[in-house]
Amino acid sequence: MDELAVAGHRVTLIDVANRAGVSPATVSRVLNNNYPVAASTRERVVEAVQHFDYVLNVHAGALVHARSGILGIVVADVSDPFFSEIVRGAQDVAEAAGHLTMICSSGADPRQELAYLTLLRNHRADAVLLVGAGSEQPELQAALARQADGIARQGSRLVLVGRPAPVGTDAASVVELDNHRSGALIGEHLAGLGHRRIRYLAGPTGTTTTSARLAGFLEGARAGGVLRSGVEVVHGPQNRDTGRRLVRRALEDGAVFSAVAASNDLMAIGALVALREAGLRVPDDVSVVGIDDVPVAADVTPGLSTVHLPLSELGAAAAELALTAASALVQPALPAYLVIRESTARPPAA
Amino acid sequence: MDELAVAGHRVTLIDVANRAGVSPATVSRVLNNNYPVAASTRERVVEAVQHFDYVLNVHAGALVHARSGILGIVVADVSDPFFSEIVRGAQDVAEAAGHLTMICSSGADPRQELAYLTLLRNHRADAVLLVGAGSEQPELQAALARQADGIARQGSRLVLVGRPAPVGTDAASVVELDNHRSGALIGEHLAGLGHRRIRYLAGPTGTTTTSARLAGFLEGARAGGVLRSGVEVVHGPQNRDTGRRLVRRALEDGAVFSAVAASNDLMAIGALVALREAGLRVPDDVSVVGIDDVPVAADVTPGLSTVHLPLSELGAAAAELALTAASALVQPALPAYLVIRESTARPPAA
DNA sequence: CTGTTAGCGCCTTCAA
DNA sequence: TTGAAGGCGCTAACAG
Repeated sequence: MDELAVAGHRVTLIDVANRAGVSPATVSRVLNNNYPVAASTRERVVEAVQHFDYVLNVHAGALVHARSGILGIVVADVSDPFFSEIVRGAQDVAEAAGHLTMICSSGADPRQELAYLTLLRNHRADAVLLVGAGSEQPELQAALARQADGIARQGSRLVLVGRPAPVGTDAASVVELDNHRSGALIGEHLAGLGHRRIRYLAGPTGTTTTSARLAGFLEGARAGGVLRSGVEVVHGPQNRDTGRRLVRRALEDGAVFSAVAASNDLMAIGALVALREAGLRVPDDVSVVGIDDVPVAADVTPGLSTVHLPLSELGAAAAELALTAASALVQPALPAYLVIRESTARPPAA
Repeated sequence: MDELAVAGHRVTLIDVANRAGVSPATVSRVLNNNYPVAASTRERVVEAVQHFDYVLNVHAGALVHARSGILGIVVADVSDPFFSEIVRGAQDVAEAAGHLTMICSSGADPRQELAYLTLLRNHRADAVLLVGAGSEQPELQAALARQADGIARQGSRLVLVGRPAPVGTDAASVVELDNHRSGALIGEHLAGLGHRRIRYLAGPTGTTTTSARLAGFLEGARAGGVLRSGVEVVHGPQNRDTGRRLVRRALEDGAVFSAVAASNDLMAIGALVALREAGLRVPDDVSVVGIDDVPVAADVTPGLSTVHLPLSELGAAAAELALTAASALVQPALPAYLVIRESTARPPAA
């Protein structure tokens, strides 16, 4: 018995080769199917492979090829539908290209984000997607630019998804998301309905997405006749509980507003909850609008008016770019458009 | 100039060692911080590392240690909140343990699932989590058992999350999810309210979760006085659109029922939509209940009555088990309990 | 505290 | 069509 597969011994290519009575090179050729091998030889090899239930060791191969078959994805939070939709789109493409995805959740912390980029570099990811809002702080931008260069030097590729390229490098590709226009769309929408006092629920300060959406909103609102003094901007993490808390507090403080514009759908849903808890009707008493059009937006009651963003397509486009593009590119934003459901209406007659 | 970092040349430990004027071993010790190194030496090494922006190659290390620092996770769909909550819990633990997660979406296809297990074996994942319903087909169960043995033979560990261990192996750990009881809870709840004609929206046939939840439901309902003939069971993929379609069709067919019991929340939400579209009120005309208590369940209107399952805790427990347990274990289910919101009530007086 | 020496498991010329 | 040999980049003894 040539039972090399006994407990303790790790079976390698050599074990398989010995059992099949061929050289390791031949086994490699059969397994990678990249070189002619006589049918009878191949058969013996296959038998031996099955006998040992042998699977190749990617690490050994990666050392030789300097390719790992890994697509790295860095998001703030996998369980946030904004990100999970993007991830889904990216994974479909990655899978089709024979890549496995390594997903990292940074908790929207830029330092954590940088740490994950290094980890992904350690793993020699063939490409890395960095998804969502980025910090506007110059040092952090510079650090990111450095990582981009490092990734490029490794022969790998960085793609920024929904955030602008950091200054100081041309090594990163970008797949844009039209945050400014999204903000403008909801600003115009509310202004057009006649709202003049609006509560804007912004994301964390100092991030690219927060700034772009807010700037767009203010422009859109002003174009529609809303005074700057008619917009009250409050900041916080872009989740449901924050949306709820910010609106509840506004209500407690006796703030007056006929509409809540949230910088994303989760905050808008939180706003819906807070308003309901306060006994206010949407949209009769207060209108609510979000951005993203995550799947739930259609299922809450009243259905949430929002801006549709092509999330899974965005992820797919990014993965495509990451895995195939020859050099750094900027892919313009796919179209964003307003989806009017039941949460917005004219303000109540004062 | 010792510019070894010129385009083309991949910088390695050796380059760093040369620049710092030390041996490769010393650089390794500094980088891994696992051995005493003189402060002055360390300083020179650090300088050289920064100079080259050098990052270790995990693959080389993995070859030596036979450890990769990877936790593999196989789910049906990352963008389904049931899975993404579990993933989040698992990731938190994995990160704390210094592991990166490799996430694979099988689309609920058992063959795809097996293929991913092999891929994860290729990558020498330190542990693998297989999450959610499994096939009941004997061949597939056997194939899974074989993979479990293979994984164990590699010195790695397989943890089944929310599905029973396949027969024919003792190499897999299990973190249970009380699917049977969850079904029973909603069965008893609807029966207790007085419902006698119920539409049960089951998952795909031939999967462990579908069977367990359905069996539990039938038992719970019967215990509460519902005749077997009072329950109509229909099957389909467990997503929102299927829930909507199944209920819409039932309505079109003139089926009579005062309650819809869905085998998960997404289907229940689909049911809510279909009922609303048909002009029926929930819970006045029809009650709706789900299972899982995904975050959205609280945000739809009316709030969805459901069974709370500790999803992120489940993921965390699984990762814990995967990364630390000495041998295969079975961890009993964390408690599941009914959450009564606004979607269930007594049936309308006939 | 630091250097030397073997590999880890596989792929890829180069010869035969 | 197959085998032999060197090396991918790093770490872990073992000396010194």
